[in-house]
Amino acid sequence: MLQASANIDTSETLTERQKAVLDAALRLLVEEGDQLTMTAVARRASCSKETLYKWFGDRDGLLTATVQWQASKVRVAPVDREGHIASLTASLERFASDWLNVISSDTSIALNRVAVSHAGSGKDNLGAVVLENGRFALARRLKPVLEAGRQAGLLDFSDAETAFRSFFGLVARDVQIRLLLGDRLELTEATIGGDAARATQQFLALFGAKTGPQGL
Amino acid sequence: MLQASANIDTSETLTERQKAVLDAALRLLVEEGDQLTMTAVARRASCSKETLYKWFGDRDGLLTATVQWQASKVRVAPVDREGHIASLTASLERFASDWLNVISSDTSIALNRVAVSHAGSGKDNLGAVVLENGRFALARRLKPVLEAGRQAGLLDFSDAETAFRSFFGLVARDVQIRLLLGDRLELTEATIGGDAARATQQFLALFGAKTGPQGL
DNA sequence: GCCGAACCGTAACGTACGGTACGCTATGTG
DNA sequence: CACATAGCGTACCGTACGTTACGGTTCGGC
Repeated sequence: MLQASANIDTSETLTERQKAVLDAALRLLVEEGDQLTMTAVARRASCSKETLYKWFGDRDGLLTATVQWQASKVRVAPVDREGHIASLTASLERFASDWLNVISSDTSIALNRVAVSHAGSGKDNLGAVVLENGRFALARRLKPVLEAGRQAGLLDFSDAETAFRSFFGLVARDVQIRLLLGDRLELTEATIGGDAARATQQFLALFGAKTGPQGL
Repeated sequence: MLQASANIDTSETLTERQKAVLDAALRLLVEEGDQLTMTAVARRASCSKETLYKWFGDRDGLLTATVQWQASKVRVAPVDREGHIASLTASLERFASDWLNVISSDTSIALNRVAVSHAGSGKDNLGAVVLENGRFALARRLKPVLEAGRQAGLLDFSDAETAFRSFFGLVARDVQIRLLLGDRLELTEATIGGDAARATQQFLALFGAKTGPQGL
């Protein structure tokens, strides 16, 4: 049986067939939420329940493997580290836009829902996995950009974590919690772009180096 | 049977006994999360299951009534509307502090968890109730303060909703989602005060009227 | 061609829990 | 006192679903 961990890349140890099964489970998770049944997964994946139990141990194991499988699929594009303000602004807007697209996707909503549901009851591995591959992964990707901005004299902050969290708040605002709670909040390509630009300008107004406020 | 609605104040129509039962359900919800059973509620409240069904219809009705009952207990202190910057800053800090205290409370976390869990499956009344009495209620309370600040020439924004959402993001940042996902994030009285002050200063830096930046 | 392993499909088991029925007690009310 | 009503406790029913068991099929290795 496969073991669960918060940050192991399970995509290495999975066979193609297993990946296909997890993809089926993922689709089912998006469609039906947490109340997907082992029977439904087996039927959708055209495999036997016995195989599911042999591979993943129990229902929680299957859920965890599914969440990790989705997490392992999200891979990061490296960002340039040039020192001019245009590049920094573009990078920040890109991050903001990416993040808004992620948290508003059906997959993210479904995964966060099931992770939140399981977070209360003891074995809250799912919440840790989602956080690790969501918010914490974003922080790890963004912090080098912030640091580069500071090195280039474009940004001014004492703690990268604090700066990141403010950026995070300016970008996401109430979007994620409203979506998780079922609020119909349509985010189009246009509004996401606008929100990303607005959040970036606000962030630069707060953390931009004193030598030259960039509008807003 | 009681009817469910997003914004009816049910505290009027509930008997003392019913309130006691809902308090028991609420405590159980905080302790055990969504997997509380009707039997457990009946035992905790020292009432019969039949009474629960007669009063609340079914399990969803009980859950909804419980969430509404908690919502009805949160009542608001009016804020002063004087026009000086000290008063505005104090009000904003107060709101920020209150909000952080709310979203980090066990009760709020439990309620949001169960509402998120139910949001995927059709009858997502709970999510609407939580949003209505949480984030939307906060907006209704805060917007008059923002408008007053604008009238007094202390704030500058075109849309109160947009300004509110930025304030919301600066205050909450990643706190709520991390708590819902089970992250151990200790918020003490001191850190909440500091965060509230920081968020308020950031908000004033972004939306304060041009005539005099207030530090930061 | 034979063997064992892996796996599919499905039937069956056990249990937890939502929902219902019923007997009992207590408290009015004429 | 007779009666009705409200509500407690509990036994019970039906079902959904996690889990297991088992017969049948495919496939690689000898």
